[in-house]
Amino acid sequence: MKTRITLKKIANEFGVSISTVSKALKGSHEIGEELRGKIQAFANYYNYKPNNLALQLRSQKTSVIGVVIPEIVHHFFSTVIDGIEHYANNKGYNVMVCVSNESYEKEVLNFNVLANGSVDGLIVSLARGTQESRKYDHIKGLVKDEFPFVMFDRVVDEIECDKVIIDDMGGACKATEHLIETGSKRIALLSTKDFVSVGLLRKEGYIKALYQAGYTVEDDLIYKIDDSKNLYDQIKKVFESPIMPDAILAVNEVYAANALIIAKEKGYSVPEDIAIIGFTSGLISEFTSPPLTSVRQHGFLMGEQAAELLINRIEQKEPQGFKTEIISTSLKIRKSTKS
Amino acid sequence: MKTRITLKKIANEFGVSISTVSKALKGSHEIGEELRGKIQAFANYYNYKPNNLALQLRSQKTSVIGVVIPEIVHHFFSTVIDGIEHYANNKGYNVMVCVSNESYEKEVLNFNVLANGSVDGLIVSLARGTQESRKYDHIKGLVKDEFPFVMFDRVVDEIECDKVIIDDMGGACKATEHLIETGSKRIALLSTKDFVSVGLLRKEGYIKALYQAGYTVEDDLIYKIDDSKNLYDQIKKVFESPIMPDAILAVNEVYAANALIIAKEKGYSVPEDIAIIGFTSGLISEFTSPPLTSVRQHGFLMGEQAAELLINRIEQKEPQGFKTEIISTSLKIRKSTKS
DNA sequence: AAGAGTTACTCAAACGTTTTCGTGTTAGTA
DNA sequence: TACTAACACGAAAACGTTTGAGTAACTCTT
Repeated sequence: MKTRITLKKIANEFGVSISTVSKALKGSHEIGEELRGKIQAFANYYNYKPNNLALQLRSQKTSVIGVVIPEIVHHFFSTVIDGIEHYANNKGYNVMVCVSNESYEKEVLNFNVLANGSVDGLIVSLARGTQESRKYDHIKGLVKDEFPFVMFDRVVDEIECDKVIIDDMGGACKATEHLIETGSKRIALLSTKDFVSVGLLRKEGYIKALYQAGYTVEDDLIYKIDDSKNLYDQIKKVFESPIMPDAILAVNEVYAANALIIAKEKGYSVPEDIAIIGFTSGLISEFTSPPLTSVRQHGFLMGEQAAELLINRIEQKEPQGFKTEIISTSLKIRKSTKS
Repeated sequence: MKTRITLKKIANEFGVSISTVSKALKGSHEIGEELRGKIQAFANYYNYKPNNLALQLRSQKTSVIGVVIPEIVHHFFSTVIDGIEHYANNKGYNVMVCVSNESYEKEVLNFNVLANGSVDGLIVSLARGTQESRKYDHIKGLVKDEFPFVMFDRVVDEIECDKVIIDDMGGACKATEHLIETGSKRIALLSTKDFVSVGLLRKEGYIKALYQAGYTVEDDLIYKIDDSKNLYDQIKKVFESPIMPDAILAVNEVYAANALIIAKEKGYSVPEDIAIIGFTSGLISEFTSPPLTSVRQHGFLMGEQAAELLINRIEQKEPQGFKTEIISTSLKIRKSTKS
């Protein structure tokens, strides 16, 4: 690659000092009109653009915000990024995305790369590996130094920082209530392992709704799916229990869609024999047959809120207290539940 | 935010020079054992990490690669990013993602931010707005300066650089052939406006297969969908033509899934009355009913290849010629086509 | 004609590193 | 004793930029 043109080279070309060139390019009246014009024309011809690294080093500001997420091929997370991008760009920031791949080690690595001058702040959703191991020192170090830091979706109580969360409990509760209202008596829950914070919260919402309706919570009806194993086989077990459930609440779209497929394979009709609701942020639910009633998560809004919190934190003059924003869900009723 | 500790501060603390501290932290034997140990302990205690911007400015290398894509909430593009991330991380690079939102102006803006020292190279898929306007000066400038630059998927012939493309023509051709082999006589094509390069290529593949089979190409069977308008209404027209087609090839997953929904609404059975194939990289096709036969695009591989080309270009000693890698598709046969 | 003001520049520090070269002190050798 | 080598550290340049302070050479005023 040809080396880019710098102030120094232009200065040499004209036999003037670097500061003269800098000022000339900024249109300063300190520099004579003739020279100023010549320098500008020259710089323009050679397509001069100030080097970002130098600017950032000098100003101690990168105008970049870092995002660390567990996965990127995931409708919810990519929607959140979109929201972050949207808000950040409007405020003059760029976004640097890193993927932890659900691994604690990779997450720590990403932190080290990003939080050493490369970005002005960090927006993070925890890797499964991190939640599982409960090792948060890499985060606590940043928070202690008051590094601008926002967590979203997969957060953890013991870290004090700005947070944005989905109202997982409320969403699951509303969904469960809807199933109860439409006549379901035995509602199965397709959840994740308990260390995934959102899985746990959704389970609590499910339980809350059952309690409020006077239903008993049966552990047999709660299935903890392991994402690293075959989904189909695990979900099939729901349909092999001695007393079949008449409804399923799934904590994500793919679980719900799989449940729907299996139900139909087994000859059950949806929603008559079994109703299904999934949490979702993607498109799958719209195109299944019947389309799935689902708890919508509004990832874009979440991303915007996270970016807003972070940029406020970055640009704050006075220290401010930490906020937790809660994004409420909405229940999109389609055809996989009775009316 | 508390200011991070620097070499200078440590140097002051010990009353030594900055270079001494730098050497001590690197474990140099130039520095006496005792002092070296003390400095290391001190730095460690205050969690010293060298400032990336300073390192990058000095070494003239960022180890970051920039990616500019039209959308991020898009299964194909996020899969490509995943592939880029994967390869780049293995080679010690990080990834900075920017979204052009299909807009030419935003794309140019992203280029200006990224290609001024912030990244060592750029991987780009063109915005629709850019393809439509045919304004490529922002790219040509970079290429002229031999800035490491790779295009993928939405490329353009007149720019000479490394490229990675899907075998769109081959994929569409294979899909069309499959429809012909399974008895379809009137095959409709759901394509995009012609300025989208991949839409055009897929149309050519479709036409090629028809020619080879001795079919005539009927313009009435080619529908150019406008993404900015209502998809459902546009696709419905396919089913309102005087002579109904008996098969549909859609250039993406969402068109195909919509076609399937509409076909069923109109009382046609799939694949008996009408067979459907879509291009895809997402999950929708798996969960429709019947699941959609589709042309798989292998975005992850594409991302890996793009990253490989770029990093080779960045690290090249001798100038090399430009390469174009072609990622072949595979036809995943499901239930929306006859056997 | 001397002081003040303007014009058109240059200097140098600062951001945080790394690294080459230089230098003063001490110890060892002939 | 005088020369050399080893040791332990410092000085300064370099990456590219911005910016406040400094300085010549003018011009104007009275």
